[in-house]
Amino acid sequence: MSDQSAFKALADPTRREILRLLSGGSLTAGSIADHFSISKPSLSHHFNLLKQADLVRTERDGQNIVYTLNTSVLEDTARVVLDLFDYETAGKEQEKN
Amino acid sequence: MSDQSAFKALADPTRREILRLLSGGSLTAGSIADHFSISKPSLSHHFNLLKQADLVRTERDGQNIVYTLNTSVLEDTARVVLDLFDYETAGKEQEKN
DNA sequence: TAGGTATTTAGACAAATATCTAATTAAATA
DNA sequence: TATTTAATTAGATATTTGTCTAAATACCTA
Repeated sequence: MSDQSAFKALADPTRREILRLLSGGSLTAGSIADHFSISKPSLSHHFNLLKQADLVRTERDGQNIVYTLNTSVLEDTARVVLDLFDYETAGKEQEKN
Repeated sequence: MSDQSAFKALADPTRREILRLLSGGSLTAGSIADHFSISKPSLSHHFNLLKQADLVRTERDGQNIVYTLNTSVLEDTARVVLDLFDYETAGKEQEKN
């Protein structure tokens, strides 16, 4: 899994906001960009880090690139945090997977 | 709460390992340092970031400084990640708190 | 195929970060 | 009180990171 890239990705507020936007459903790069005041290349850089962490997946739709949240990696990441204090959840019986 | 400092703190593998060590119980700065090959001042820097994020609390015991995990902030942080995909857990009824 | 729109890549740069050694502070003890 | 031990602070430095503008790529449409 290599948590490292996911934690790095989550450490930036812009990237967390991108993920939050995507939690409402898939979006194109352009429509995500509309929510921010930074340049598109800067956003693209953030997209790259999110992809690298496998927190998002992409597919092309004509001229657009559609970004989709990869919830399983988010779940794994939350699990790592929860495990730091032995939190009980539904996924517990997996034992360390 | 300001999640930012907690996410930043969690983004570093050394700091996550410190937290993992503390999840087994409180430890002195020195005994934590024994688990790492980096210098004590470097560790102290990491301790500072963890304290800033309120992920750990400290108290002096003679010559030693004892570090203790603050699980409530870890819980809050995990919650932020879980909320990115509307995960259902026991704490759910709090609704956005 | 020419022109326009969407997005990424390249390259530069300032700010933030992790590390180190040296020095300092605080407490215990001979 | 002088010394030792535990830990932090100060200051320097190399690396990483987030941002920008300019250029390139990919696709669509007249």
